[in-house]
Amino acid sequence: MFPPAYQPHGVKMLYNGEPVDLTPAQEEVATMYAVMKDTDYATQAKFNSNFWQDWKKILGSNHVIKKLELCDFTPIYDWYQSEKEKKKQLSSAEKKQLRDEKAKAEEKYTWALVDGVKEKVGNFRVEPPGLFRGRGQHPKMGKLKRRIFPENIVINIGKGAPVPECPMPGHNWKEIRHDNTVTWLAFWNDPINEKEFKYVFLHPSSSLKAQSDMKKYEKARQLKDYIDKIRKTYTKDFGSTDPTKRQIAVATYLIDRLALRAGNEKDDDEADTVGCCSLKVEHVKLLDSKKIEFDFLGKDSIRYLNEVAVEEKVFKAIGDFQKGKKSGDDLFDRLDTNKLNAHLKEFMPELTAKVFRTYNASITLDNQLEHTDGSIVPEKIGDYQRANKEVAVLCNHQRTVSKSHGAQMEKLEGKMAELKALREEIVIDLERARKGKPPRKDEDGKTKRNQSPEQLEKKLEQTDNKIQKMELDMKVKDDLKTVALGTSKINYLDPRITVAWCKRNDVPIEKIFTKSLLQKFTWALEAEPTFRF
DNA sequence: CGATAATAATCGGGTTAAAGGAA
DNA sequence: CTTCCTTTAACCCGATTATTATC
Repeated sequence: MFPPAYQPHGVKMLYNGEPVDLTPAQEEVATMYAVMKDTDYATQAKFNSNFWQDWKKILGSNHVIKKLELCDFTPIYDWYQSEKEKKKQLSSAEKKQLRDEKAKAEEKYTWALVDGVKEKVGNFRVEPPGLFRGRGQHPKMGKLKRRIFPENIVINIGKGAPVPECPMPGHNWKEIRHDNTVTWLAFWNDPINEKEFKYVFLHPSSSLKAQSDMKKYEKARQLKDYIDKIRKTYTKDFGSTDPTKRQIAVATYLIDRLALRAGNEKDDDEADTVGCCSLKVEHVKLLDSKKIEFDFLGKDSIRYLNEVAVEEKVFKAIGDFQKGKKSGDDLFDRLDTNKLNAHLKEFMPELTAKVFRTYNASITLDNQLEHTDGSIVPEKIGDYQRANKEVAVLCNHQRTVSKSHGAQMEKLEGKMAELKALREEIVIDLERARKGKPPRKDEDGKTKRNQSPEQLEKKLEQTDNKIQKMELDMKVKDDLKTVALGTSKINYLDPRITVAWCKRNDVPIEKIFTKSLLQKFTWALEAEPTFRF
């Protein structure tokens, strides 16, 4: 339940060139600062104000080190780098031994007895202290994330069950609760935003999580029976004279067609991102010929950039929503997620905006998988990945392009050029062989092997196949460079679709689901080959 | 040429931030 | 509305696998 207690490293930072004594708390904070110095925190102005403010709070009024900003952290930074280097130098056997020892010591924290069943705990470690980064331009970037102590932690455990021993001598848990209406095992206040909480939950493989996961997909499947009515209704209301109704119609349309998130209101101390209901006027641009461009930052400050051809009435409605408003104003000024979800519940019990994402993701996969034309397993896996990609693009699941992507593509281009040059050689050789001319000399001046036209034709075909395959591979690689397939697989795609497809196509399920996904989806593994979402 | 070592690229799963939504 | 809880998300980093270099 705890990160290893702080170990002083005995390295001092310098002030005016002189070593300064530090208390353990100061040393911990100084280390954080030093190790983060060369990250992108350093380039962000917010970092400094947040960090020094926090540190002064920790030191209190009687701290001895003045003008901390002027201290030299280089010795601590160097110490940290050398520690990292030392760790790297360990042999793999030594690394494994360290890993195993750690796992053994933590074993007892990794399980919970739930209704008599031993279940894996998901995140049993308390988040260690550090510097908060946040995603995108976060107002709290660089803030000190203080160490969590037992006094900060509330434990939730069955009445009469033995309370876990507090692993820090001299400390005690904040509170012991017995609440069987919630799923968390422990929580503490988020040190970055004390109004928020961090929880310890069960592992995704636990039956509790599996049950709610299955429920989620069953609810999304239920939407099939209501979607026609919902679509008919919002299409009708695109032109409604009731402005609220009209906004609800267009918002529902966007959530359904573009898989936008609901878009709850956000506080000023959070990153400035939006979803459907919180879209601002400037995020949507009317283009020519009934096309609309969306350009905004969504969850995790991931950019959503999409040019969509929409129905004329939607085009007109969005233009009307923008009329008389300025940049920064809400596009849907009569709407919030509460109202929208309340409206959705009129169609189907428990229907909320996020169900559309699950529904559309899963049904897209199911439909796309109909185009499975590969004949061997690797080709079929390619077909699956293409289907998976459609979903990832729909949901805008992105990843950062790997640093080496450009170099990798160049390398492939080089290989491709070689292959094409080889092909040209073969073509010439083939011409000569057909005319009965003797083989030419290669670049070393040696005479090439004499080959029959048939042999050369075969070689040409093989080379053409190689070129074709490589072209396809390169295209796939480039297409997928910003697309994350994993997120939808874990969160949006009903695993029964995949299981059924594997069974129908004789693809081993292990080729699609990793070990941990198989554990998470055990409830779905018995799906019939005929299962359709 | 094949075997082995070195390096590159990908994979897998843990971590924790940031959403949605019920009460 | 806020508080509390649960799901969803990208990223990090070590392990594994693929590729290339070297013997």
